[in-house]
Amino acid sequence: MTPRQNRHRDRAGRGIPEATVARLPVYLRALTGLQERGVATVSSEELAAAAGVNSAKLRKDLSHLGSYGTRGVGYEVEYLVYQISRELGLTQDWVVAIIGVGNLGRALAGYGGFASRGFRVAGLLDADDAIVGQEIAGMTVQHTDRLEDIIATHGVSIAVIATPASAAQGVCDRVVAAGVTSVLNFAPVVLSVPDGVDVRKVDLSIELQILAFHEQRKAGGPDGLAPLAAGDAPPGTSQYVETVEA
Amino acid sequence: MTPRQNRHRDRAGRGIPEATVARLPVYLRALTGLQERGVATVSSEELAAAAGVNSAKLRKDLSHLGSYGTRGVGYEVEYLVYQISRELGLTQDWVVAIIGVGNLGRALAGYGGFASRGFRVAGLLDADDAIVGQEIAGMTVQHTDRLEDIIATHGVSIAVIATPASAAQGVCDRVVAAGVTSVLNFAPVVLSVPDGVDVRKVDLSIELQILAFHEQRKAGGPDGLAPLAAGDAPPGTSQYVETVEA
DNA sequence: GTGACTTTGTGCGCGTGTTCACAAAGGCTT
DNA sequence: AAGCCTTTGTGAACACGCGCACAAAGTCAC
Repeated sequence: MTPRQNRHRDRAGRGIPEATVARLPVYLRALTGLQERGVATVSSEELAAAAGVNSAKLRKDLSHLGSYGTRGVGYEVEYLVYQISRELGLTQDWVVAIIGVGNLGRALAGYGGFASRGFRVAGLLDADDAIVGQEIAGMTVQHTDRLEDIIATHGVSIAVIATPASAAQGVCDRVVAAGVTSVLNFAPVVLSVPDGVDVRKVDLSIELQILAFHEQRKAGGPDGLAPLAAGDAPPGTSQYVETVEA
Repeated sequence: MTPRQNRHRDRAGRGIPEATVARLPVYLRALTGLQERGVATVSSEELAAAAGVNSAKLRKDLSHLGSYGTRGVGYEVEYLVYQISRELGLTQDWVVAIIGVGNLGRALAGYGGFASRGFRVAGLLDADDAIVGQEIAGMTVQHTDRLEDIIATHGVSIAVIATPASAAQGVCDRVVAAGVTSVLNFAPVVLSVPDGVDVRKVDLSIELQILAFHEQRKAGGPDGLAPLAAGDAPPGTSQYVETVEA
């Protein structure tokens, strides 16, 4: 029974690899940059350089969308912008709600990258009465009591969670129950959601920790400079231990 | 010549896969949560659930750090916290400078996740005279003129770039020239850096676009509901085209 | 001390993603 | 119109990561 566990998503869908999807927005940004500079056509080599990827990878990525290049010439910038936008679903508007208007929520509310790509912020919500009613980026902060109301009224399909970690799962449950099927989570917790709901996570602290790892590696590794062997300090012998018997 | 192009990084290093490194901070957070609740030992199954991963993957990840579990029992929480912290380089302090004190920079300056993991913010810098001198999160914003000075004086090794896109590459060049070897970039541009410098990128807009793609897929795909065939609209026939000859 | 039980650590097969290298295809020159 | 040159699109090899499934290893009960 259950020969394979591929029930979590259609997986094959129409067949664009996840890794490719993650790069399409990068290509799109590079292309709009070229567009603004008046460039009409671009080769895979040039575009790949602008996007910071290998040119063969770029071509294979684009080939998943169809054959939109001209051999010997390259890709027409405007055409490619349209095709990628369409594939990503940016030719239609997406309605977003931002929950949690702390420092981060405020930054998100004022972020220009949302509106410019077809994302419309339908509401800023917070549970703190001291914040509710404030005017942020041209919008009035509303109380989270109205969450379900706002989601239904504006047809919100994407929720951005910028609450403290302790509130995130509760908010997530509510937005999912209200019909939201995509969540962008900035709270430092692992959200659990039912099948069919997509969650993406952005975690500032994790990125820094990854950098710290590589930084340490460059400096000689955790054992490189310190006179400790790998696998040093068995339990009960070092200063960090408190609850272990001696 | 150049039989393989693996000069960009030591790659093998001491051999912890990149995917594992990216998950260690997640495990660490789950572990400190358990620690605060007074849990002394945890099985791979429990910890994996808390971190949102497969238990076999968790065990394999931890096995790269060494054999720190006890069969039949599990892992000692406190010991594991220490080992992961050490591997990630969090047992030492990292000095960070935040460049760009707009909405996002402000949010970062006030973000608790930095200080709690051994990241010390040595300076907030901005090029705007209207912002320089302001007090943010207990620190006085300084002018970017002093960038090199501050990096040298405080021994900054990680730069966080939260400037507008147009300023990011310039700032990046300066911090790298001043000796910084790790950069966390929030600006929506592809930074180019010399070999030996690590760049990690956080892009809010890209995450949203990826969500939009999946959301559209759930709703029937770009061609699912619309009556367009895949490969529709050859050049010169649709309304978006302006520069193509008819 | 012995046996049953629990949980780790890992060998192995599979799928995904990346890169090289080249044939196919189109434009441009003469 | 023919051949050269540029660039795409892709086949094939390779590298990487994931997850199953199981043997090894340790604990706990009696």
